[in-house]
Order: sequence, then structure tokens, then C-alpha cells
Amino acid sequence: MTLADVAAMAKVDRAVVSRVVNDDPTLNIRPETRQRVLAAIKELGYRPNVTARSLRTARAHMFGLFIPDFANPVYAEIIKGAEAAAAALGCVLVTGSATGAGLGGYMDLLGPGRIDGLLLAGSGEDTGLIEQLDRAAVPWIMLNRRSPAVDRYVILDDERAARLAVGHLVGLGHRRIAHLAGPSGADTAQRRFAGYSAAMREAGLPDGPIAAADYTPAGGAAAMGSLLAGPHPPTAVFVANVASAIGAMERVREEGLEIPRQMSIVAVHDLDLASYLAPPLTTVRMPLEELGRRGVSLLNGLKPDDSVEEILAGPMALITRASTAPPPED
Amino acid sequence: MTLADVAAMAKVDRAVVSRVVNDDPTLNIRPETRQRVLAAIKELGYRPNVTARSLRTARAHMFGLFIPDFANPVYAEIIKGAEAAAAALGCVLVTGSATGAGLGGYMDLLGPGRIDGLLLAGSGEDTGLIEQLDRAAVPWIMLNRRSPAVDRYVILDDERAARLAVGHLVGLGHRRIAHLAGPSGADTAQRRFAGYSAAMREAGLPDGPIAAADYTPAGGAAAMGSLLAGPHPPTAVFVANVASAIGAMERVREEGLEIPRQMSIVAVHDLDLASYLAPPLTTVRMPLEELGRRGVSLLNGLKPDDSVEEILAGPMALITRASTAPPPED
DNA sequence: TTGTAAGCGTTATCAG
DNA sequence: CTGATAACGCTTACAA
Repeated sequence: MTLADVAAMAKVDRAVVSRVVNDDPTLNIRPETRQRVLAAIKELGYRPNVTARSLRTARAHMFGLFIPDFANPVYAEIIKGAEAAAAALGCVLVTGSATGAGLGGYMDLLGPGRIDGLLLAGSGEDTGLIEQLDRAAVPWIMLNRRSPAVDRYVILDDERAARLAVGHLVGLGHRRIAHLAGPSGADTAQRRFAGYSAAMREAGLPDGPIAAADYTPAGGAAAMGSLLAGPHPPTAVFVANVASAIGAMERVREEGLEIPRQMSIVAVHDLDLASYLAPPLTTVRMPLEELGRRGVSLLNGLKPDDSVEEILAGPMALITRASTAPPPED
Repeated sequence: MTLADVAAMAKVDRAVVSRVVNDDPTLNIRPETRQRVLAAIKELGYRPNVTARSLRTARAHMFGLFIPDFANPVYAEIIKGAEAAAAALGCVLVTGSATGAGLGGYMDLLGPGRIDGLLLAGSGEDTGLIEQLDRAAVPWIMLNRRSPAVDRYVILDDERAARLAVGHLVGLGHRRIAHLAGPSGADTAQRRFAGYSAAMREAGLPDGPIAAADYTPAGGAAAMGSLLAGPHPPTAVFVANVASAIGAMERVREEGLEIPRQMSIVAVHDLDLASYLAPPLTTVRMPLEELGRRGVSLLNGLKPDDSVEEILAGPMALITRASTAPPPED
């Protein structure tokens, strides 16, 4: 079913059909002719061949989003926002993850004209990939990751999130507040740490003990172990990530401490899951969906050389659940 | 950078370049000519235009996978397997989810030649979509879902999973074993229920109480409430899904019952998460990654009219953790 | 108001 | 051994 078939049936030229299909506003057509064309389209069940169209127009109406790992539920929300934004633009969003081969394998297939832009979420800085993207002139933006060498990113206000969390603990009366940080390589972790430090300073409190972990339950458990081992264990911990918090809570229980009576815990990212932990976890809700949405919006119409530097303040909120309470009387 | 540029530089015809690029085995070329071509390709940084190639060959080297929701971690494993299988075939796999608009919105862009096949995971039976796919002659397979009207699916052996779980509980000495089932509309839920029933019968036990829930924590909590409300509450529950199990466990705790001393729980799907619940959850590990892999393998080379009916036995295992124990002495 | 024609970058089938 | 040439299905000036 091609344009030619429709044209033949409607007894007009392919050009006319094309312009009808695309609602060309400069087309001045007799209503009856348009009807004939529309009827033929319906009759034949014609659908434009997107590949041919892409080749001709050098527009794919398709954006891509790469994430490190689908198992991380944080990305589910980002994807949701990005898909919605793409749909609003009449485009599709396709998502892929960096498997063993890295993203490089995708590049062979994501050449020019095949995709209109790429969102790189959390995949560190695969310089080889970026170089290839630039050569192919496909626009890209880093999502939720910033790196010194790059002037194209959208990130969240992680510092503010940390301040919210620490402020909550301080407000409850805690003074020995530890930080279970993210991996030092992740810039989100760095910003959350900076926010923690600033908030402690502003509250007139000294930094508590600090331990870094990757964003996994196992890492969180280990780090929590070292936080508890010190001479003056904290009464509250600000955890940089909800996955780590799951492991951390388990470790606290293993040590025979009760949450929140003897240990308060608050973490970044409010996932469904948080409300089903034991006890339900107090979190900072980040505008992840908004992040995905904004990423696609910015990507749309971005020139390969434009720079984008945006820190999304967005709606951010402390979700108070049962894992935080005033510190024990001593 | 097109074939023509390379051809000009190497002083050969585009056709020659094309066949060098594609390693055409029927090409008989002088080594020095080939070197010239290769050098020009490198020099110019030429990369084939995938869109043009797709238009010409009617092959996209791209498969699609549609899932209902990225937040469901079950799909993360499926995607992982599917991406790996696609990569092994030199193709990419792109994943999308059914947002408000349903998958229909994608179809405009996933026309013929743009995608070589589609895996439909768990998205019920969107008949409109399937009709469109068939018209566009793009092969598709249902993944982890079977429906009477459809002879193209790959599913897991849910019955066997249920038998494993129930067998474990029976082995521990339980006799009053309830089933917290999935939504009656889901065929996975039906098969798990069938397996439960069969296993109970074979063990000489009567069906225990049964309550259905959607595959969410909230649903699981409610259903567990009704299981506990009966006159002879069970000593163990086989839960059809790990998300429900999370809610169910919470509800059991709220009722003041201790897991596993007073209530054993085993659920289908072994997610990372399961080992971080309190207590760690005994599960049946399903070959989800294998499911994704198999889906892509079958899709590859599938003719639009071929039928595929496969029940993946795959590696399946009971992962014993702390949520199951012998029943109380009474 | 509609038709003509020249591509978009490839690949496949012939010739030579 | 290599070069012409005709598609693939569509868009878009421009001509009629």
C-alpha cells in the first residue's frame, strides 16, 4: 500500500495524496477531490511508510532514552515523563539500557535521520559514544548527570533535597545526624552530600559520620554497618538513595535497634515501595517524571551545538512516614 | 558523508563501496581497490545511513518490546534478556510502555520497514493494535500472556511454579494453605491458581481459602485481610506475585502475626527486593530473562502468519528464605 | 486546482 | 573485476 496505489485509486497524483495526508496548509484542493483521496486511503488502509518519510525529511519523529539499568525503579518515573512529552510532540520515545557492550552497539543503528535526539540518563560519560553522536549530528542531553566537560544536561536540585531531609531531622531534635552517601563517582551523590553539609553547618551542627555506598541494598547495609560501629553512633541517618536505605534499614534491625525509636532514617526518592517497607520510609519526593518530560522538550529542536544547562527545581516534597521520629531521651 | 563521497574519494562506483561495506561474498575485488575504499571510509568517517538502508532492504534491524509499566521490576529482567538476544543478532531492541493513549500512538511510527517485529508483554489483548500490526505485516508475539484467540505466544510454566511453591509448604507440614491469587483477568494468575489446586489435590489436601488481588501491594494487603478473616485461618499462603506479597506481609504484621512462626508466605518471582524484605521472602525464581531472550529469537525470521506456541520450562527454582517455616504446633 | 520531476542514500541486477 | 542504472516510498519546489 503506497502513495502510488492511493493516487491511482483516487485518480490524482501522488503529490496530491502526500499533501492531503500531511494536511499541507498551502494546498488548495477541491473538497470533492479531497474526499476521493480520503476515501481511497481508508479503502486501501494506507499508512505512510515512516522509513521513506524519514529518509526524505531527515526527521525521524523518534527520540531515544538510554539508562543504565531497567531494574532501578527511579528510571521508571523518568521514562514515564519522557514518553508523555514525546507523545505530546507526536513522536515516540524508545528506551534502551547499556548492556555489556555499552551503548556503542546501538550507535551503528542510531545513525543520522534514524533518531532525532538522545537522552543519556546516568550513563556516566561514555566519551566514545558522545563523540559518535556529535559526528552524526544527533543532539543529545545528559539527564540527571552532570560532568565538567559537558555543557548539555538537565539535573535535579539534589542539594535542596538534602536540605529538606536534614532540615526534617534537625526539626525533630536530632543532633548526631550521619550521612549514608552515594558512590563518590556519581555527581548526584556529590550534590546530596554538599546539601547535607550545608544544612548541618547552617543548623550549627558538626558533620556526623559519613559512609559511602553504591546505590544498592547490599552497599547500604555495609555502609550502615560502619556508621553504627563508631564511638558515638548517630540517632538519625540521611541516606542518599532509597535502594541503599533498604539495605541500611535491614542492617539497623540486625543490630537490634528499633526504627524510628532508636534510629531515624530518611532517604532520597519516593518510590511506591517506600510505603511498604517496615517501617514505611520517610523520603524526599523528587520530580523525576518532570525530569523526563523536560529532557524531551529540550531535546526537541535542539541544535547539535546548542548548550543546555538546567537545574530543575520542580515540585519537591518531604514525605513523612514512620521511619523518622524525635531522638531517644538518652 | 554518503556512499557517493566515499566512492568519489576512492575513485570507484558507489556500488563497489556498498558491497565492500556489506562484505558481499560474491564480490571479487582487487585487494588494492578494497584498500582504497576502506581507506576512504576511514578517512571520511563514513557511516551508512540506516534509514536509507532500511528503505531499500525492508529490514530495520530493530525489534520492539511493549510492556504495560516500567515500574514493575518483573519486566526489567525480561528486557535484559531481550536486549541481549537482539544484540546477538546484530539488532537493537527498543522498549516502550503503554501510556494513556495505549500502544496505538506508537503504531503511526512503527510502520512497515521501521521495525522487524514486536514483542507484546502483558499488554492484554489490544485487538486494534494487533489488527494494525497484521495489516502492516509486522510479526508479533505475545510474551508472558496467552489468550484464546491468539496462537502466537511464549509463556512461562506458571503451573509448575505454583506446584513448587505449594510443594515446599506441604513439605514443611502445612495443611491449611491459602492462595492469594492474581487478577482473574490475567492468564498468569489462572495458571498459578490451576497449579495450586492441582498440587493441593495431589497432596490430598482440600483447597484453602482463596482471594484475588491485582498485582500490587495495596491489592495484596486487602486480599490478605480477607484470608485472615475466615474462621479457620491458614498457616501458610501461596501468593501469586511478589508485589502482592509485599502488601500481604504488611497486613500480616498489622494483625499481630509473626512471619514465619505463625504464618508462612511464599511468592512467585524472585526479585532482588525479596531478600531485603522483613523477613526475607521465600520465592519461586522464574526464567524471566530467558523469556525475553526466547521472544526475540523466535521473532527473528518469523513470518507474519507463522504460529508460535511455547511454554518455557526453563530453569525454575524455589529460593528458600526466612518467610517460610513449619506450621505452629497448635 | 493539480501534475511533473528531482531527489533523500542505499542496494540489486545487469552489463561490460 | 567494476560501473550504470533502476528501484525503495516519500516530499517539495515549480510548472501547468
